[in-house]
Amino acid sequence: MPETSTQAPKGSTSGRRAELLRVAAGLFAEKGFRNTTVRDIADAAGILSGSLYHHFDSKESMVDEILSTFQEQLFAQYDEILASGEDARAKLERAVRVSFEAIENHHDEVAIYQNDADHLGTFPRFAYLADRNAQSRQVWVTLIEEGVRTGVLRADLDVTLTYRFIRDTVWVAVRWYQPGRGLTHTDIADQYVRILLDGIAKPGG
Amino acid sequence: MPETSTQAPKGSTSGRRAELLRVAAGLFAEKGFRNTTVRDIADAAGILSGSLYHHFDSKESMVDEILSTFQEQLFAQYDEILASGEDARAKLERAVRVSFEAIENHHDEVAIYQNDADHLGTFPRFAYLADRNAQSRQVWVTLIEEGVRTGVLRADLDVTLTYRFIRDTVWVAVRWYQPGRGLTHTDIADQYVRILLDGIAKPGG
DNA sequence: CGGCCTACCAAGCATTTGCTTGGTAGGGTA
DNA sequence: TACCCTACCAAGCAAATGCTTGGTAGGCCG
Repeated sequence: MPETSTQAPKGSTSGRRAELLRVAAGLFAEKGFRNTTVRDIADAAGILSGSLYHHFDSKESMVDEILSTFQEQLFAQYDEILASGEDARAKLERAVRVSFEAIENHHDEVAIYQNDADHLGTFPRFAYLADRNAQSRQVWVTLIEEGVRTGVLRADLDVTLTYRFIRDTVWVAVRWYQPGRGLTHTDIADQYVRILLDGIAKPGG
Repeated sequence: MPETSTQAPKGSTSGRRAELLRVAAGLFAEKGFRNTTVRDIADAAGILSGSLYHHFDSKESMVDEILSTFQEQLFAQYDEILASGEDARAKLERAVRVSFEAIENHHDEVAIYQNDADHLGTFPRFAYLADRNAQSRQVWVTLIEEGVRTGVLRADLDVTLTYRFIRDTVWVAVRWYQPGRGLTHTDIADQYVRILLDGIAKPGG
């Protein structure tokens, strides 16, 4: 039956579709996008690999949907912080906390982004990943510069370098943090903010 | 001619062999181990894929040699630091600097380790990766605990968490640092040590 | 000159991979 | 009852992948 019906509703909860996406996200996060086969996904879902193509038209479509949905939510939160009237230090702290929350609530998506965004970004279809990356840089740099300007951050900071440190050090936690085990994401965010702002050295030590 | 001659000298500079390893390391670092094919390596070296098997008996052998050689050098340096008579703060600083030097001088090896060690570690052949990982943890935890004990570091630090932060934040720089472009690794190490020890907040800000 | 070694080629094999094709079973709806 | 929709199966294809096999060209050494 060629050329007849299109995909299932892209919108949201086709139920089954959403579950297949969750299964795929778990595998992508664990083994990487390219090292996860459509048969892996199908096996985990209890169907045959060909049956996946009733719901999605390619493996790429699956990551695409997973990543773009996640990014939308995340950046909505960043935008909200930027628009708030708080001071730079409070905004920076909130941005850090929002990121750790994302690691808690969207672990797989963050892991996929950290591991595969570079590679996926080379395809036209995923050009938005580079855009989002630039947007994220803009958020952090804006906050750091505001902090320096208003005197809550050191004046001798290399802004770009500081941005990279914060970005990497926050997101890389997805490698070892497992929701529900050990410290909560709020505990970790607390400690991280403390170290980032005041360092690990004993004052006057 | 089955069962006749073995591999080329595993020792060191067979010249050609060493160059093939460098080529392979570059590709592994750039695209990941599993996403680099033996044909990719052969193409980059200007030979046919089958010819690689004159020098190495498998793709795995190549990463194995690349990683184990690198790890040996790195941990020799850590051991030297631990054995030195300096105080905890100086030792911590030196450990950080040694790591950034490794990113400078062994960029590909560090990248491969960061990206593929988890996956490779699941094979018995690469069990030493887990050992080295534990050893590394021991180095950092020892230094941090000594720092807390001797009063140069805050007493309220979560040692394990601090270890993870330092480990991740140092090594993740391999993702964006390119030797010979922008800041030198010493500059970066300087800034990093400063942020790590004293934070980014303006004292009394 | 004869034997051996290093470094490679040419061809191909078995397996894995993403995806396609034609079909079926069950449920809802008119 | 007739029709359609969702969700799947069964079978397989073309390409890519790691690795094997038998062979060749050139250099060195006695």
